[in-house]
Formats: sequence, C-alpha cells, structure tokens
Amino acid sequence: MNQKNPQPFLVAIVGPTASGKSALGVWVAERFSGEVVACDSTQLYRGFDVGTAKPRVEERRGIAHHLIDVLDPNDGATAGGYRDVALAVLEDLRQRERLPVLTVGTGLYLRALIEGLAEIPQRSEELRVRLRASAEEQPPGHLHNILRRLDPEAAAKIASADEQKLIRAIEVCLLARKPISEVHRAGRKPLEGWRVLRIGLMPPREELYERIHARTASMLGHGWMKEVQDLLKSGLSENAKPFDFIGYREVRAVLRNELSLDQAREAIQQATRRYAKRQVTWFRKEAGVKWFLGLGDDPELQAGVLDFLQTQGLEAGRGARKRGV
RNA sequence: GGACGGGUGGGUGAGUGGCUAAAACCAGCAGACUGUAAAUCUGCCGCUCCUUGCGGGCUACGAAGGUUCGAAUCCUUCCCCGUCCA
Repeated sequence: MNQKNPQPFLVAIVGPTASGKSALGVWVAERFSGEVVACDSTQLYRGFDVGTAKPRVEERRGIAHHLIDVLDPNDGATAGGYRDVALAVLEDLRQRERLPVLTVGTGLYLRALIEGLAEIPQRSEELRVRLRASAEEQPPGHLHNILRRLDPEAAAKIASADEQKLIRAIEVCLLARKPISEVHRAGRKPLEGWRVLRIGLMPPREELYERIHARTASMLGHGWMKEVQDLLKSGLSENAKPFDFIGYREVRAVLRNELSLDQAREAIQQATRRYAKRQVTWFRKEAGVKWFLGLGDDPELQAGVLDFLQTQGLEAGRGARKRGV
C-alpha cells in the first residue's frame, strides 16, 4: 500500500440485537458498492433462519451477503474459525473492489478479525472432558486451583465459578506448555491493509426493548415453530449447537407442550434483552466507534451515517473503487 | 351475615420477637470476557449524610393503636383481597 494506492475501506456496524444493523448494512452497501459480511456467530449456521434473525431475501435487496449459512448445524463455530473465513471473504472483496460492510452482533468475532488472536492452541475436546469430569469429583474451586498453579496471573482474572473460561485457560496452558498470560503477551496479529470505519447503533434502551419484544412475537408468528419442527424432523440431533441459541429451547418446549406460547414468548424476550445488554457492554468499550443513538432503519440516522462516511473519505457510488484513482 | 386464608421492597414470594433494610427468584443498573461468545461469569440494587466505615441518620412489611428493653413477626380495632358457608 502506498500513497497512490491507499488502503481500501471496511465498514463495521456494531450494535445490539434488533438495533437495525442488517437494514443499515444493506443501505450502506447500496450506496457504496458494498457487500454485507455478517459477523454473527449464529447466522453462520444453515437452517436456523427465523430465530437468528437472518435478513430475508427481500430484505437483502439484491446485495450479496457473506458468512451466512456457511456451517452445518453439527459443526462448532469459533472465533478463530470465523477469522479465517472472514479473511478469505475480505480478500475476495478487495480483488473485486467492493466495500465490505460488516454487520456485527458478535463482538468477539469482530475483535478476532480486526485485532487478531494470539498464537494459541485450539480447543481439545478430550482434555475438556477430563477437566470437566475432575471438576465434578473435586470440591468447588478445583479448576481455579489448577489454574492458579499453572498461571496465577490468569487465575486472578477469572472467577472461580466461571468453569468455561477456567477450562479454556487451563487447556491453553497445558497444550502450549506455558502460561496463557504469557501466550497472550506474545501479541496478536491484527488485520492489515484496510481502513476500518466503525459505526455503532445505540438506540434508547426502552425503544430497543420494544423492538426486541415485537420482533420476538413476530418470529413466533412467522415460521419459527415450523422451522424447529422441520429441523428436528430432518433428523438433526437435539444437541446440535444452534439449538442452544436464544429461543430455540423455548420453541422446542412449546412443541412438546411443556410451555405455553405466551410463556415462551416472555422467556425469549427476557433472554434477548439480557443478550442485548451484554452486547452493549461489550461494544461500549470498543475503540474508535462513531455512535448513532437510534435504530438502523431510521432514515434520519441513515442520512447521518452517509454524511459521516463521506467525511471519512468514502465516495458514494464508488466504494472500494476509490483506491488507485 | 358467618367460617377460614391472606395483605411484605418495582413484581413473584420467603420470613412468624432480636443474627432483618428484610432469603430467593424476576425485573432494573453496571461490569468482565483472546478459539462454546445468542456462551460463560461478576458486582450493585429503600432514601440519605460524611471523615467511605463490616460508619451515621431516616423511612419501610395494608392502617391505627397496644404489649415488649426490642415487632414484619404477639394483641386489639379498622380497611382491603381470595375461598367457602348462608
């Protein structure tokens, strides 16, 4: 990259679920010769459409969408795996001079992509099984004790009740044969070759919650139940990872008559609200985000986004093509 | 009209003389998180004051009185709600 050939832009839209990221993503892509790249751990899976709020064909308005429906429900998504496929997509868009517009629901995945991950061992199921088993036999705090021995620094940062994180930390220490804190200190490999513009959607809490409630009701009324029914009928294991996503458990309970539709709806709305709050917490500390305090489908907000992108140097109608001018 | 049961903090709901500003859960708020992340985990949560201390003051368990060193907890009356009997 030199002055005559500046780095292409990449737009990342972050925000809580139901804040209108998909709508804004398509809108931006339409104006800057872009393509949408989903950054969402759930939309990766094929077959789980309604409950994960994948943009429907008519909502995509002819804009290409990437990293949706790329995993089999029996596969397991990981931050590192996402990074790998996303890098390939970005390279493709660079070649074709299209503006990547990331719609980001999963903050960890965005960070993995932009800031990179440490050179770190992948998960080992065998090791995890063993650790989990020993944790059950031993008194509480056992895993924490193990980690404290392997890496006191990491142990100090993880609550002793947080089994999931403790297991990962221990796993890394054992496989890497050195403390995970040391592995982390060795650094990440950040994304290079792109000018990243971050746009954040932060609707007033009340408005967001209303959206969540309405969307949940609408999903339940528009095929979510049938989707789950069909997935189960297709022979997919009930243990497939995507069935753990918000709402799928409740929908299955309704199908088994263990829960009324009303109860399910309320439970799903509640879980979604909590999820949105966690996303907000994560995104709030994301650096370099230009925040917009509303919903992504609001024309006034969209005009503000357009204005912002243009002042950053993006040219309407040309997008990534700007380079090489 | 009579017989029971019940009225607790934003909600559900424990608590039946001091360890109770009151369990637990929900809601709410805030936060952590480098390979399960729609996951996992943590803190706060009546009001208020400051010298921020396992500190002080005030208010609080339907209402009003009373018993007691001390009451959400016991007594009296009243007001509500539910169920049953008339």
